[in-house]
Amino acid sequence: MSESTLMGSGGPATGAGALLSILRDGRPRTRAELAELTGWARSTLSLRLDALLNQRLVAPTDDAIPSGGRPATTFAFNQSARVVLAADLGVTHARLAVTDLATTVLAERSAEMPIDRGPVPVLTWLVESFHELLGECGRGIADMCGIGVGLPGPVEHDTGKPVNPPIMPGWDRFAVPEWLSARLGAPALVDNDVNIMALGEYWAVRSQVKHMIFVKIGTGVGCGITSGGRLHRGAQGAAGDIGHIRVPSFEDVVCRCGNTGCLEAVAGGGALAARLRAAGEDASVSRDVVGLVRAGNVPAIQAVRQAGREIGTVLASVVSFFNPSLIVIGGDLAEAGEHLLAGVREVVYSRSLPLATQHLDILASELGDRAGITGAAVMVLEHVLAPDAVDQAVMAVSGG
Amino acid sequence: MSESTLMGSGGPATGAGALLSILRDGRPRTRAELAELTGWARSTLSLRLDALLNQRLVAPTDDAIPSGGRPATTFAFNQSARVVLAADLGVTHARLAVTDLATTVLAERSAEMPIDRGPVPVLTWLVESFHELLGECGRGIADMCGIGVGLPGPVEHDTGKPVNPPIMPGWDRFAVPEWLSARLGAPALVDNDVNIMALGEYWAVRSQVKHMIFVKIGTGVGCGITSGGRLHRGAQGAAGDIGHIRVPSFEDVVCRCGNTGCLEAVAGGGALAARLRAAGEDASVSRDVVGLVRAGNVPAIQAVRQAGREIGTVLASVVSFFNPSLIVIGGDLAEAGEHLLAGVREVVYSRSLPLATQHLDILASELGDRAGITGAAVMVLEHVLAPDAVDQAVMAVSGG
DNA sequence: GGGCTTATGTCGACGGTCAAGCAAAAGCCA
DNA sequence: TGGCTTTTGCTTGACCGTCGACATAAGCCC
Repeated sequence: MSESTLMGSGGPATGAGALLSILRDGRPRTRAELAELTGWARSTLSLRLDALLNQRLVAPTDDAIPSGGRPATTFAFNQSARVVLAADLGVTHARLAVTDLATTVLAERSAEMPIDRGPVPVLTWLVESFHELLGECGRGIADMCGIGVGLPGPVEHDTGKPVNPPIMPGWDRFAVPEWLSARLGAPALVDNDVNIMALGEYWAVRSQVKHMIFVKIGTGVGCGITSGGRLHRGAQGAAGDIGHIRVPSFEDVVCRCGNTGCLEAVAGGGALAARLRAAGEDASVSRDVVGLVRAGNVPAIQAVRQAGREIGTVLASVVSFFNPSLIVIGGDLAEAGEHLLAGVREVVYSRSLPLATQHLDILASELGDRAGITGAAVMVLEHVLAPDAVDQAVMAVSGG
Repeated sequence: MSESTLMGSGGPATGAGALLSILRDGRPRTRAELAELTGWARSTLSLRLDALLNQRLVAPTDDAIPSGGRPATTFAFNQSARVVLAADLGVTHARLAVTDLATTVLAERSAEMPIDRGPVPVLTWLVESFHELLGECGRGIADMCGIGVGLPGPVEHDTGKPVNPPIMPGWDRFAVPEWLSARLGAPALVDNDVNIMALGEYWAVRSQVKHMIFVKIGTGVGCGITSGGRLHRGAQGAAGDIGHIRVPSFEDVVCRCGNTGCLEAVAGGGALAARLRAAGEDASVSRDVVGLVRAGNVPAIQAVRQAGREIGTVLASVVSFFNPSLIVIGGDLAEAGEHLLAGVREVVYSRSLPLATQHLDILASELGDRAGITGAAVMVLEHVLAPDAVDQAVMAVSGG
């Protein structure tokens, strides 16, 4: 019965979480500035600030601003108070990292790890590798506040379970978060790999952009969407599946999904490699296409640029529908330089209405192959550093 | 300086708004049930409830549940405590209404009113008509808590100003909300007409659906989008502009926007009327097409069904991208019965991936030509009955 | 009508927040 | 080095919101 008051919206509102969310931008501030920003009395502010200092989530900075009198100590978000475990699991390849609370990578690893070995072998390896990475950067498991994982297939984000994944045998409805939480002792969050890449890129531009589309062009084609600063996952978590939108004048091309004329079958990295191979070039996967382009191979360059145009056709429709202010192009094939982007821009800017394109940027991924792990970390941070969660954590220690 | 505490996140948190948002579903509840739902003590709950009773936003209901002892009085949201003024201004036609707090229409009017007469004449007429409608349903201007208006062009929702509207001469950057607020003494909110129709339809299904697309098929074609229960307006407020997406194999059809092959030029009501007229039928606007279809005119039926297919082609892409759980078809042309829907469904269900379509409904508008005024009312209610707004209103009265 | 059950209003107690005041700390400047 | 300015920490008293408990009200059932 005392619990019901704790659960209720009343309770001892610590408000430390609100304070932290102000400081999360990293800028150091004095007590006076913080009291002004929060509207609290200085005494109250000190109380809240002490709570965050106790948790080491905030730390005093060295720079004292000379003001004629006693210089005010400034306080800033302490990025290194905790660490986050982040993993981006692809079909054949895995990338994992330990990051701090501002998504800075502290230790990193990249390895071949086929997802089709099944959940238990892959996740066991993951836990082991995380322990090694923690050792590398000299942090203990006690410093770790959460785990974020991206998987190459549809994931029901609320439960973190893969649902009917086409290329992940044995993973269907496997309770990934529970499995990881039990072994690592912290909350685990799971989402689709394209979604977390979108989240990572969004993080980099969040102050300027609220509606963004991240397009991943690898073997296949998919995209992640942010609307109003939040990830749009759709009704079945299947939003962003643009790889199987039909593009005109390719009705004869058969896609692995069974339909014909899908964007992925026309402009995906796998399709490009197959087409170049048929023309006598040495290419089996999308990375090989990138290699050919970098080597100046003319058929490859032409193919990539044309792929950009086909993707641009679909994105032109998407821009009219969604009106984003930024499209980010990522994935393996995006590393083929400007050729792909040029093709995309060529079509999008000519096909959409001026109102929708006049302030639209189409850019290459800033984070490159780190977009996934960054996004996985962001996903954890949004959960762990949310005001309510911080309030609860503070209460659990002080009021316990 | 005492104001800073009022502005600050601290302040006297009345919480009456949170209580009202529970009761807004209309179901009557006892004090005990409400205390349970909010987690507050009964004494606190009575305090909050009294505040809402004073504002007449909540009223006791008659039905006392016999429980062996003293029967508990039940309380319910008082829909008729205030009224809302709602207007749906089209290019040539205007529809306005007075509604209660549950969007029930109390008085209604429909009239020819060309938008190109300019903002001052149109809005002056609007204010006058609102006063007459208020008289019709026996309510005074003091009962009115807000005004909602839909306009046939792009609107910057934050400021309520039309921006570069193609068909509203004189309205560009006109401060509609300020103009109306000054004359009617309540907050005014303005948005695009398609957005408010989407909001109206969303209101009807909000308990089951969070991601919805509302497609308006009239003279032109446009759509409104809800993501996670919130309207997605896009970066320039131009989201949903699907009328100018290019559809394949119509590259020779010229659109009024200057491009070719636009969906609107192929499947819009204006285009259908023109095509039927060229074939010797008597049709000049989209309503005439509906008339012909209802009369059993075979070319008109075929044209409408084919238009449904073309729209379906675009929606199939949109479904793959956005993964909504509901598509609602509205606008004049939607009243041509099942022919249009059949065409849309035919294409969407065959072109999109099963994961995205297995739980997708494609339905005709429930609200019909009342979608706009309902949505305008919803827009106002979301603003006026938001917890924070209710708290402020309660404080202003009780706390002087 | 009397006893029973349940609902509702009132009152004192508790705890969190604020404002003000004071002493100490920490640099600046003469 | 000593006075000045400004920040900071601490304490006190007051205020307000919330809670729990008690007393009262209101109908039901025998």
